[in-house]
Amino acid sequence: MSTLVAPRGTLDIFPPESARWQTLEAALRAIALRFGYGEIRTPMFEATELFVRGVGETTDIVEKEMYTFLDKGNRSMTLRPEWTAPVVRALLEKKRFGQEAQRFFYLGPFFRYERPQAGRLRQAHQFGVEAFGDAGPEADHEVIALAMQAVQSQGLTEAVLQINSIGDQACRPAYREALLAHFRPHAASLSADSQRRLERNPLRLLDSKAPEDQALLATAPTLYENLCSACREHFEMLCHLLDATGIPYRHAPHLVRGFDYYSRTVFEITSTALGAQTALCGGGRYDNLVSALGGPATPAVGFGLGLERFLMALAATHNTTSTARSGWQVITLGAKARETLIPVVTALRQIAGPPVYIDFADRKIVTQYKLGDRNNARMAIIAGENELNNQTLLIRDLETREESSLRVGLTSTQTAQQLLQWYQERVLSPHA
RNA sequence: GUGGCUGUAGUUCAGUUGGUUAGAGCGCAAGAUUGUGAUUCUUGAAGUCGCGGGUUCGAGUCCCGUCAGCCACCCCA
Repeated sequence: MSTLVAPRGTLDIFPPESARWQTLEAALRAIALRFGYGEIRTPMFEATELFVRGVGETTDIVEKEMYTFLDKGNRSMTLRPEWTAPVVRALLEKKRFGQEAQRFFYLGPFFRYERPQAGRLRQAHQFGVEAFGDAGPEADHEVIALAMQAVQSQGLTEAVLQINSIGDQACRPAYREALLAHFRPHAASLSADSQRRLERNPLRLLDSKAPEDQALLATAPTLYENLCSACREHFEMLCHLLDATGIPYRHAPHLVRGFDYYSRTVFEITSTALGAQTALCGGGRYDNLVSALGGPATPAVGFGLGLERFLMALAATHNTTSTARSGWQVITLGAKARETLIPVVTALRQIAGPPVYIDFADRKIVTQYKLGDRNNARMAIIAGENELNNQTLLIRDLETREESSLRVGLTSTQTAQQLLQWYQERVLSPHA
């Protein structure tokens, strides 16, 4: 083993795995565009201050999971651990708040210094969406519909949408007090983790998995019955819209989320295919973030969706679908044939056609056929002494094993055109 | 950050109570077949046994440390 290895919790992605990424990314972009969201790109690192103020000082992310470094100008920088704060910062900087609603999507890596395990990495990739300027539940619904379409369009049928409301500044403080009043007298019997949560972030008690907490949890005051009427109406309207559009969901009364900036709606799309991690997608409303970062009061809602987890869930639910053979394997026998075919290969690659593979190592014919299989090529073009003498090319369909001889033109461009036409007739539209 | 399990060819793994030159399947390469993909047969290449230290006459094997992977907690995408 070399001592030069990828950093802990990072992945190298090779073909054909990278093709699955491209397919997914293309599908996600297409859906976002269809919903009227435009792509935003922001730097991969930002001033540390942005995340401390945006995500919240006492969150796990800020306390222990950030990749923070000092640059040469002694500025504290952080590789983005999430993407909402950077988007808000960019819009703030360009003074793009205060007028019409704005919608963005993003796609790329994010970084968290965590201990890797199934479904958890230090560099992972996220597709996300942010909708600014709409206070009503229609925007919540739109964003959720987008996420659900992404999930369902890829055939992830076992993914489940969970939604909840965590209230706003009007009702959450009172609820927090009620929670404290409920748990404080029994603090000693809570799990060690929950005792810490009690002081730091009492809402987090709600989703504790510790068995010793469950009895107290069952009798705890619920978020829902403590919502103010505005929050409750918002939540009920969202449920109504989801019902009306046929989007299945579960009300998860104990769902809370890790970032400080959420208010009212929070949601997750969960899958059982992710090991101990369950969230494929997580998001919610953050009506106070823009103003907290110094901008005008601007309601907003969005989500982030983990691509590694998405692909993991896909792999777990799909039977490996073999992709159709495509393109040419050019098999040359001898240096002369190779020399003759290279202009043809070049011409084939200049016209927009299927992929063209060729091996230069002068391997024997058997091996070159095997290369064709490995490349998943559909057709083999064979050129040896016979073909050179007759001005022909032998073409073998690697799927049906049919062979045909093709008399070819004088120039490589003509030959390439002939080959492409031949391919189109037989492979792309065989019944035309 | 805490805990458990695991590190031996490209890969999946075997390797006896510590005992000479570390093995196999698959894959890869060459050939059998001077131009046809599966199968078969022959041959071959490929390993600082994760890394460092210790115990020992002797360590892949035992001990310590370290790094990495996997899994769970925590947390989240």
